[in-house]
Amino acid sequence: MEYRPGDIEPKWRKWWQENYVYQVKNQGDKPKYYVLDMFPYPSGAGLHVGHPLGYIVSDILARYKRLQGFNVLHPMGYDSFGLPAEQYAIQTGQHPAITTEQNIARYREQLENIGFSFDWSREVRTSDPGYYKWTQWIFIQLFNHYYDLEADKALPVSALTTRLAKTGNATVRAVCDDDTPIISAAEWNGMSEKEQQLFLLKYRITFPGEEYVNWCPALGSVLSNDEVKDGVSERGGHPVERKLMKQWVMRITAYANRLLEGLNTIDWSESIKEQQRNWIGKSVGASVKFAVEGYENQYIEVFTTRVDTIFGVSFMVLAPELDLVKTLTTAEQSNAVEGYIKWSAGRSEIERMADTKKATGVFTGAYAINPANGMRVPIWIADYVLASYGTGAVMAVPSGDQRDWNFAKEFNLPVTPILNTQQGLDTAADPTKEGQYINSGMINGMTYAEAVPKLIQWLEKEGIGRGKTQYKLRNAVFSRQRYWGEPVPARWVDDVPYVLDEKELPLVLPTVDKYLPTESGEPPLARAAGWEYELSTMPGWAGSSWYFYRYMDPNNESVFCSKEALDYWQQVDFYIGGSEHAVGHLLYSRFWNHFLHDLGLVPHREFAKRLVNQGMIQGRSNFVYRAKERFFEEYLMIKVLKPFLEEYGPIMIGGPNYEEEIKYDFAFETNNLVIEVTSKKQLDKIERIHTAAITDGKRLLVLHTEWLTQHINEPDVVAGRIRLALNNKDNYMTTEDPIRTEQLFVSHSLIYKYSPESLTQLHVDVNIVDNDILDLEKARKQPMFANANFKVDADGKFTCSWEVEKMSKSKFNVVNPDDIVAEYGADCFRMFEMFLGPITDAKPWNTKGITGVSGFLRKFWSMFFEGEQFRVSDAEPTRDELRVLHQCIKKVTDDIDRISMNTCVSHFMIATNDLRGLKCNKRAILEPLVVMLAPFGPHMAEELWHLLGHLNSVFDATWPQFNEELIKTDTKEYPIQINGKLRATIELPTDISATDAEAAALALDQVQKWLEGQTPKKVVFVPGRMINIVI
RNA sequence: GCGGGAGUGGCGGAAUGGUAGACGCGAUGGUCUCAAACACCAUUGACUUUACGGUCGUGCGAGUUCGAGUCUCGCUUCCCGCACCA
Repeated sequence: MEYRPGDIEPKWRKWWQENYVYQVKNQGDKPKYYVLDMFPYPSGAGLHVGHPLGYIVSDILARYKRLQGFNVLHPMGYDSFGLPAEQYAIQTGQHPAITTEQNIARYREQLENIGFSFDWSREVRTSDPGYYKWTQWIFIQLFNHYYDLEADKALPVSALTTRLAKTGNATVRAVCDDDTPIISAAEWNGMSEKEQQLFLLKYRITFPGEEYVNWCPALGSVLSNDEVKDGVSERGGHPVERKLMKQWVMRITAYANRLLEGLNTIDWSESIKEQQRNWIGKSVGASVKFAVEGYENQYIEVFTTRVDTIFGVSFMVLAPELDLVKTLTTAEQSNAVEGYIKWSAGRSEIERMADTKKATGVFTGAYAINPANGMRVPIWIADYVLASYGTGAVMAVPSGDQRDWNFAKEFNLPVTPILNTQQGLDTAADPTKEGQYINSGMINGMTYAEAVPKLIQWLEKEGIGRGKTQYKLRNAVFSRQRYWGEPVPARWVDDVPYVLDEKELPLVLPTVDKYLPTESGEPPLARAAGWEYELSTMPGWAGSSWYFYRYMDPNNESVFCSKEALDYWQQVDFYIGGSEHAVGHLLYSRFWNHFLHDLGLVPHREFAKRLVNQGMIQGRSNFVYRAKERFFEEYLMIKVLKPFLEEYGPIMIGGPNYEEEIKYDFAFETNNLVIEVTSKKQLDKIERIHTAAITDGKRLLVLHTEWLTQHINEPDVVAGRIRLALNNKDNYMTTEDPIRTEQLFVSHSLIYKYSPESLTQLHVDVNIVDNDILDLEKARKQPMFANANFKVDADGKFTCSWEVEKMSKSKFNVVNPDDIVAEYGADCFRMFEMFLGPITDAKPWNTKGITGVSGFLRKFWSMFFEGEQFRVSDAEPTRDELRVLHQCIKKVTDDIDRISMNTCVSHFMIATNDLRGLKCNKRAILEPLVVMLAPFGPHMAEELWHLLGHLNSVFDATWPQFNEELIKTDTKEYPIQINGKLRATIELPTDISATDAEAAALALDQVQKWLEGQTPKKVVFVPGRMINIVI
């Protein structure tokens, strides 16, 4: 019987749903396994073929684990707050909830179509008040906790206030703002309620703070660091400015070290871990105070990772934004300094990053004293020093640091060598740590390893410095000046923020008349009548930072996730998604998770044990070429007029370079004829040429490009028209057939004949292109090709060129999985995506090989049929048949475990080819294969499983057990190598002894030929592998 | 500049240090068909040879080993990430 996925697949999807096949309980005697996909944002564009790649992998794994006897949690939901829906709302006035709902419906439909085993009863949406109630609840917990460095975890703020009341904060070791003063108990107790609350904000894990933020005017919102790429917004590519704003901030820096250390405990892809390490940016070094000449208590504190180079300091550099700059600048320098500050503030991030080579800066007029050697060094300002990193000041060591070296050269500052191994200081800095110190006082003659501890010890003893660890990671801005996000559950009383009581949650997003900021520039929530709460909303990452717990217990109204559910599911066993979330979602989720773990609310410090990144599926764009007027001229010359040369004599050719001298496109001496090629719409031009022809006494033929387009595949017709003109006496002729075409497209296979300027390259919808050949029938239905004609090649084909680009609507290269499913079936689509290659690799979408997978499925199916009859034999399988089966069990089981899905598909193909060769239709062989195929092609497997007589789902079957004995053979074809090169093969018993094997190998003619009578130096025999004879 | 990953036929890609190129696509020849599509069979790394066979071959160059796509060192190209981070 023919395999018809179109009939089988919808049937089983319905059956699975009606029988709740994928519903999972939070209990059971089976071991648990949690497979999670990254939360999709339901965009209006729907899914393209790249999105399901990871979902297919997780679906295969989920089904496989289930067949292996696990209770598998495999949920799906939506990260449904976000910018695009709001942008759309601004344009159309439609509430984002409505468009989001529509987009979700579309996503769901597309996901269903691929046959995933999601437990939809657990679906969650971040924009649902029942969900964001708990996002808000977590926010309140963050507000109510501070990070205690002694406990090395978050503790309640109430514990802090108790301590403050008793002993002040001198003994409190906690993460807090840099400017937190030391206060006594008396001072604390003497504070007003407002003063106390403001003081506590310096400790809370989330707090409103004045921060330099990435302000994006085009989006009307701030962006977090991970949302900014190369100085522009990641979404939309709008310019971003640095701006000081009052914002809710998450004190993620408190967790910097734990987030870093935690990476060593999880099985995540190396690239993600590396990106996170990079983002956290831990530097171990020292902090050193430099006194300022002429000031009593003014110090410049710097952070350095090379404290050993302190004797090489020849100047200091401050970031221009620092307040200290104004204090230090001398009267003579104040104009220059102010000018520089103004200039550098006006520079955009992009400009700053663009010229990192050229050093700019200004001397402040002030001097600092190097504490190590008492030397007086000038203090400069320069924008190569960042205000946001460390203290915003550096000790410049031009001999060891290239940036300092560049600066020193630009401004003629001294370069002092400090190690006897430093070389080439005339041309560049040498950051070596080798050799012994010179010009370095107390550390002269020491090595790096000796000098660093010695210096730190000395600095600490003198009270001018200490060993310090610095992180690049900044606190995360949590406010967005937007509408479509979670309201922040806080209200302001007399400029002091108070979070809501748990009983007041959820704080539901109010309705507003417009989704734009108010005239006074306040966020959209200011438009809501009677809104007395915080006006900004939470960022996209709020809801997605804890969603994996909500799936465990999606409908709980009294707690974000019950303890029972958490105890049962624990953490995510397998997490898959794109690497674009490497430092956004994946770092913030880990942060929240560490916090929730500190509060004893979740069982593990890390929420996901294993993480795999799927590679991006890129688009394969197709291009067509549209003819310009120049094309028609070249075409006439090449295809039509050349053959006329002999018959009618010389032809003059016009061209863009000669337009002044030659008025006409072509001119014949014969009969005084000139030819002009132009669109019939160019009335002025035709008139001008006509007048010129009359003046010159020439006869004129005007060939309309529209007419040429119509006859482009019939050069004879065009030639006939020209011949007619050459042979008659009319003074003015035009092509005046009824014209149905306007534009001409030229097959890519032909364009090499024409100049590049004669054609325009345009994207064409890849869905009407097959193997780079344009389907002309489908094309004519598209607006782009209405009234168009196509110049086809000799085979009558119209070919397109192609390029690999990102898959996107604007490039017309989006392939909808629905189309592939409609043509080949969901099972084929799933297996084909897996067959493309290792899932971690990026690759362009190309359906070239899909027929191979499709053919495999049909072959697999046909093993169960004889003509129209389902026919499976109950006979005992042969050893050969069993060997094929068990070989396949072994390979597929191993390969799923290492997430090598492409080779799994190959193994199914091999088994199918082998079994068809053996004409096997035995139940004992085919039934286990059906079970193994089920995770990959669930619909076909379910159909065959039922045809095999089962009434339950194939997913309640058991994964077949591999039996080593059954793949053993009696003999083995051994390769015989001479000096490591294959020279012969020999069939030998599997259990042969080394001596016998060697003897048999040496006896071979081919071996004797190579030996030429010599005795081999050595014979290597690897049982079951090979024999190597060394001569 | 720093960090991570990768270079294998015409293409996608396989290969616990042990027969390189599995599987699939494409291509060529054939069977079936009025024909096409589908299906099926055979061949398919390069060079060489009538043939048996031989030589070369996993980016380049060395090394370790009986044996290297795989391990080590150096170079090179490409992709990704980070980047005045002191």
